[in-house]
Amino acid sequence: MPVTLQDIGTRLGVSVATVSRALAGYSGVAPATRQRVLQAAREMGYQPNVTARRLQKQRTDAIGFIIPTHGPRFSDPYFSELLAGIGSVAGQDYDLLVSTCSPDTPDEAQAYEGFVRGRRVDGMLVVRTREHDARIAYLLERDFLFVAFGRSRVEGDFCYLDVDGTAGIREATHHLINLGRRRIAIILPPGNLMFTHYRRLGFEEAMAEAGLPIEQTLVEHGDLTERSGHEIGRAFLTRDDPPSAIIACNDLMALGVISAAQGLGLTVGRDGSAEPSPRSVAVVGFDDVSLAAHSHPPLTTVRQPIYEIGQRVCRMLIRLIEGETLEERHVILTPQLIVRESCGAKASP
Amino acid sequence: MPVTLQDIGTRLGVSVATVSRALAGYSGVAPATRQRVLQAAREMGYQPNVTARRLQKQRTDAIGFIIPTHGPRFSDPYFSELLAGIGSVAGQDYDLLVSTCSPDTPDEAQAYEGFVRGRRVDGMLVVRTREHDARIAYLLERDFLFVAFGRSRVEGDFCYLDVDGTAGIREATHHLINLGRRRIAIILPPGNLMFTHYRRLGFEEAMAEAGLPIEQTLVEHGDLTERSGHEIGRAFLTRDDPPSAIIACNDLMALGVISAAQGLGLTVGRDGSAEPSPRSVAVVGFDDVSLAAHSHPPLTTVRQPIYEIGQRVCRMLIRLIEGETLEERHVILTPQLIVRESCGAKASP
DNA sequence: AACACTTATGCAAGCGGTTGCATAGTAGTT
DNA sequence: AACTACTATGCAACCGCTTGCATAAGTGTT
Repeated sequence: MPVTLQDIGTRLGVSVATVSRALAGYSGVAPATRQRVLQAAREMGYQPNVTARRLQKQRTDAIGFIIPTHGPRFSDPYFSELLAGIGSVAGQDYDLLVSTCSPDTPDEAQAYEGFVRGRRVDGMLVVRTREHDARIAYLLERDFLFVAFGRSRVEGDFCYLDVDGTAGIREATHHLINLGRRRIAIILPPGNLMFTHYRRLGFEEAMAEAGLPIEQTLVEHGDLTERSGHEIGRAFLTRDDPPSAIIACNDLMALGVISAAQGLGLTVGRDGSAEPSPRSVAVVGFDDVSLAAHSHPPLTTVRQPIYEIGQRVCRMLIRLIEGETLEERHVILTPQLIVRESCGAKASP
Repeated sequence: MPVTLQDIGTRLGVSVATVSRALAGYSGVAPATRQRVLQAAREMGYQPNVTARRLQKQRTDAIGFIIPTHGPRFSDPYFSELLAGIGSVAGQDYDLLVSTCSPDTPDEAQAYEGFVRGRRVDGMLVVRTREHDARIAYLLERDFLFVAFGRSRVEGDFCYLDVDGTAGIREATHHLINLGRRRIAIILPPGNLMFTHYRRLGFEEAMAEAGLPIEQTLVEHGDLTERSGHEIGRAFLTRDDPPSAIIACNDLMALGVISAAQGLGLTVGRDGSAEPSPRSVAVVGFDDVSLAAHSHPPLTTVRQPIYEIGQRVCRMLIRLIEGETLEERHVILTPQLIVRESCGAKASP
């Protein structure tokens, strides 16, 4: 049986109220009494009952995080890193309530309802935002605290942090163009995701600036898995007029493209020749998950600091929960192009 | 302001008790009353306050899951898949409380204490068990419900599910030997992990059966990251007497080995020649994360059904929480060797 | 010495449910 | 018609903690 305030009070001959106050560090408690309470609590191994405290305080000190997963075999290193970042900030002070759901399903709506209406959490973290995001609309309507990783077209103001995907892809595209690649294909994320829009924009801008046409048959949507990257990459590369470079909007798909290219006997990055040869293809990813640095060839990618993003988003939410006002309600981070070898900038050693 | 039982009671002119009973589906409520209550609850959008219920019922309907992570940049697809499996079973009925911690640290001990002593959860899921596992010892001592994925040497009986790593690695080793590989290196997980022991055993058994000596310099411990696989693989392959095959105890490390080998200009799997050539190396992994099928060459690996394991472990724990007795308190699953190309069994297409 | 003022503590309500027990009302039995 | 048995409902305690208000004791002032 766990120790309660009552137990401590009985043993010391004081009321629960005093024990509670002593433990909470209130001022109106005699130093001597406080010492005795602290001592007894330690000896008896007192641990507050969070449930009781929550009921009283009308706060859960918990954060909800519903991970959007497509299909059962979900294994995205991206989310584990994000989760680790979030967890590191939530720490001992906040519980992290995690759930997994297919995006845009009744299940998902229900999961959000459960968290919000059941008052299981004080605030939510929303990731992988969509153009018309029912989750955001719902939270906004319910006036429930949340912070999003990503923007949305949903009406209304909310706190978010996002990475400037437009700038990231623009830079990546520029880089490929500078390396002499002209026929550039892109594998976009699913069309309803908000970051798809921004990344497409970056691609279009860079191509336009270079005066290069965009061939619509070289623009495809994948589902962010390596399988999808593999399939689409293979389809691109087995055309009569294959692209000389492929941009994949996340690393997993980029890795799939690389393996497809290699499976076809192509060199990824630079082969022996000084100029881009038809037997080689440049590949660029997005994210910089830790696999990227250790693939063969190492993946050139647009780095977004996922772990730090998890931390920041969580920190923003906690601020909100604690009633502080955020100096920055909208944060845009500029991602950084990490040049490795898959783009052909450096020769493989 | 959320709707409470009181609100419904007031509106209908009945007591909270009746409302509570009607909603709970008790027998002692007049059908007409029940209907009115149900109706009102629906209209008013009643949602029970889980915290209040928890306090009363002395149950949290929550499950704790503390993910052991080494270092900040943690990004293991393995855990996301496990998490998805767990989440799919926990579903709407149980909250899933997730935390991340470095293994074998005071932090970790504190995290477990927080969950157990603060009665935040009804039971815990313990993964990546260690030979002398302080977590298990603690939970056992505290008599707290838990299910482990993996065995341990800790004194005392507990529920677990494990994959027979010995059989898995034995089969993988056999397979390599049958393919004519004799100098086989192995990259083991950290020494304190329980599954390291079993996998080493499988390796030793298979080598002994084939009458092959184990060279201690070809046995190394990695930390389960691709980086570690890359480094150790490279070290193996740049020796004067490199191994002709490398077994990595998880896919991430195997992927690292592949990229190291390719970086050195070696062929992974079978090259043109009929016999294993000195310019090729066979690589085998363990897990079968979804990346494995799409690497180049596709990774031969020992498959453990991670998603299903998550589901089963979670289902076991829920049984325990609901007071049912488990017919099987110790489950051992036999993993399956998935032969692809990295072992050289098939030629790359 | 009587007063006001501070300090330390206790009482009790309340957070939103659940549930044992009491009771009023109804139906069934003889 | 009187008694029993059952049904439907309410009362109130309780889960463990927090906190406003009251009170008792202690301190200082004139």
